[in-house]
Amino acid sequence: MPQKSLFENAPPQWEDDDIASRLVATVVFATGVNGGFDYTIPDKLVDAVEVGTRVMVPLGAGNRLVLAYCVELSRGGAVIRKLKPITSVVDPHPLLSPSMLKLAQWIANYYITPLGQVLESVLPAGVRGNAGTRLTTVLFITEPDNNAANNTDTKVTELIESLTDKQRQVLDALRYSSEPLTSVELQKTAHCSSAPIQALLRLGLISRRTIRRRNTDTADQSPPPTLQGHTLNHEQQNALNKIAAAIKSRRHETFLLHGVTGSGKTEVYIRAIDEVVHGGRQAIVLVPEISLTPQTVSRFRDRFGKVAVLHSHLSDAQRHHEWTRIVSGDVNVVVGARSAIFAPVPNLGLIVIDEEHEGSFKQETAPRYHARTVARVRAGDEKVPLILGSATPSLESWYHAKRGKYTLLSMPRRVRNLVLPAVDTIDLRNEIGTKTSSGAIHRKLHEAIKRAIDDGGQVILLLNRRGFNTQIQCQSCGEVVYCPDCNVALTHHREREIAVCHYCDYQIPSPDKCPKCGMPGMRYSGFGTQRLEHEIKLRFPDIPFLRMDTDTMRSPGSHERALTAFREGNVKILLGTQMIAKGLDFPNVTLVGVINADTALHLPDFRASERTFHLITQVAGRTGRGDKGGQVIVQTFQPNNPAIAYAANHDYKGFVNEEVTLRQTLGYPPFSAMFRFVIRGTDEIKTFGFAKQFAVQLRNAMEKNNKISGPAPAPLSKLRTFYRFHIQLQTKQQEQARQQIKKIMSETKPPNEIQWIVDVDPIDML
DNA sequence: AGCACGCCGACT
DNA sequence: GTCGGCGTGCTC
Repeated sequence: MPQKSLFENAPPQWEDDDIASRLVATVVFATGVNGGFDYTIPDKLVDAVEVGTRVMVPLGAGNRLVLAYCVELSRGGAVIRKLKPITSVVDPHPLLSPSMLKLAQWIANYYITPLGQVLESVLPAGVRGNAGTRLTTVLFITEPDNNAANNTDTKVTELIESLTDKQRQVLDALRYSSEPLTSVELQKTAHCSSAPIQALLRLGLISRRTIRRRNTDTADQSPPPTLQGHTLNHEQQNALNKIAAAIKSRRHETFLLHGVTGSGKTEVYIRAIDEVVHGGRQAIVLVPEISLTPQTVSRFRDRFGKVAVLHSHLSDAQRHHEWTRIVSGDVNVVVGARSAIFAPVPNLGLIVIDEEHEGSFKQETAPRYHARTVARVRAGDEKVPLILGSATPSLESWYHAKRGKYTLLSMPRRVRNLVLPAVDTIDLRNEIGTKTSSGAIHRKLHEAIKRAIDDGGQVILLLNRRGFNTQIQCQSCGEVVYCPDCNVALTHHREREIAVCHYCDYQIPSPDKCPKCGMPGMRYSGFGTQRLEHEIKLRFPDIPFLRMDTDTMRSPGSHERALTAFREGNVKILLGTQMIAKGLDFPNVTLVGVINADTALHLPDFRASERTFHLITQVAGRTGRGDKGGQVIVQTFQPNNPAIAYAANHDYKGFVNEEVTLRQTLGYPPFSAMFRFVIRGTDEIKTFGFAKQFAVQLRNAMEKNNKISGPAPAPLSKLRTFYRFHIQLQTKQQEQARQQIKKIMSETKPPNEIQWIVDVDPIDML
């Protein structure tokens, strides 16, 4: 039986001629439909359609116009099906270079995400929407028509001679303007009304054209470089030499720069970037979002002048502008958070990832990429070195360095021969039920704070929990006040007397009687930063202090103002969550106190121990950066826990060696690749049912030597009204597993109201 | 995502 | 008999 045409009701715009000889564009859609679709390119669009441009194409029976990315061009030689033609081209120039497209395709495969969705992440929204620009009609001098009769020149000359003075003035103004001018701008420049312009337009000497221009001309604040570098010590110089050799020979090599806190890693980055910039190429520097402070930026701007900064607080228009500057090659260095790995520098020479162990380099929405992983692929493709820097490298990176996959560069000493601070632990177990245990600050810590301030120093106190009390419980019936939408206890915030869910922001007035049994006498327990602040006020009434957490740092610029106040010494005690633990460099800090080192230690996450070690080591590194030396006091219920004990001894290697053994025994990364599936829905039973069914499919499809656990309720078993179940897959054959997963996921569709995600190399396990 | 096709219940 | 409910599947 002859196949009926798929498109009987073909619209008139269809191309009926021999499609076999036509150019065919493969496109992907940003939303909805997945997979590549082929379209023919009409003759009049052949020049306009390029790989990396966006196009409008008819889709489906109704031929509704849909935006799509052109990702491939080919001759339609073997095409049997009838193809629809592209309707129009959206971008005058490709938004994606071939290398960036290739990178996006790699991400789409590796992270099991539709290419269209990856592209929406690679290209900022402001760029896709041309934010901060508008179409304007501008005037320009009509080009002489070469094809016209040869008497044109004479005609034009005659015409010009016949012009009035005012008209000639206008023509000159336009001729000598470096930019195209609108009618209004030209009137201003030539000091005239619109009349002479109209006349010139009528005569055909000038014409109109529509172009896209920036709305406002904010001048770029790129002062010339001012600062010169410090001299490098032996270890810094040694590290730089190895990196510089790779830069010069234009080969890829991943360096793990393991330098203790205060060892001068940034100076090594800067010297390496210097090498790149002198060779006329550009560098990308990734830092965690919270480290992207004006200080960090100025460190690079002072040395390299033309620096683009990409962070989450830019407006679409600003981001678009930065992106345009980067594409033009006018920027030497791009400094930014995670997504800056997609910075479209024309001639990449180096990628640096500072604090490479930080979890924030992993994106927690699709595409769930890790910037470090993407950076390795990009650096490999573009044959440039990658520097991963940290005082506490991730276990994965350390392992790869030990196995020779990365080059390990060690900087075990601080600059200026400063010593690492002494760390004392206070065993809180001995204090339970005694008078001294009331409050968050132990007597010994109290005394150390007093001493530090008496000696003219400053203090940093870390408590990695927001709010006043972390639990509200009925003393009669034992009921704990929970969020109705999430399986999480509410935190009491004292300023506004509210109980808040830290996951969905649900709020109720803090109860004084039990919402369940109605009895009065609610017990508020567990310390947060607000409670710590309150205690500081009582213990040190005359000492200026400052609290930094996401509650106090809401308004723009508050972060900066707070750090400036601390730097200038107006504030003696800085207390807060992990945002005060990382990267700060204040020489006058002589004491760091960790109020409760155990907060993250017992989370059901195989990286809990590693994170605790990182946090303590990092915050300890905030002191002893000046001539006065420094001291660290860590309060803990588990002084013998390896994460705490090794951190107290500044023994990174001791910790990782023990942790590596543990991971190997349990078959966790880096000894296996992990895939995590989260299935969520509002109906607990149905969601669990589907999760079970999916797990069966996975088990059937996978080789027996892969470990599949679950489904089990996720640690956050309910979040924003959704019940959540997860399945974990650990495998030694990552690529094979990936292809199986793709197959199953494309053949299975979760029921309505149930959503699922796959997280490749997950970081967040909650 | 949107749109058509399709297979079961209550209406002129 | 048909109008329309929204489950299923396809869109180059």
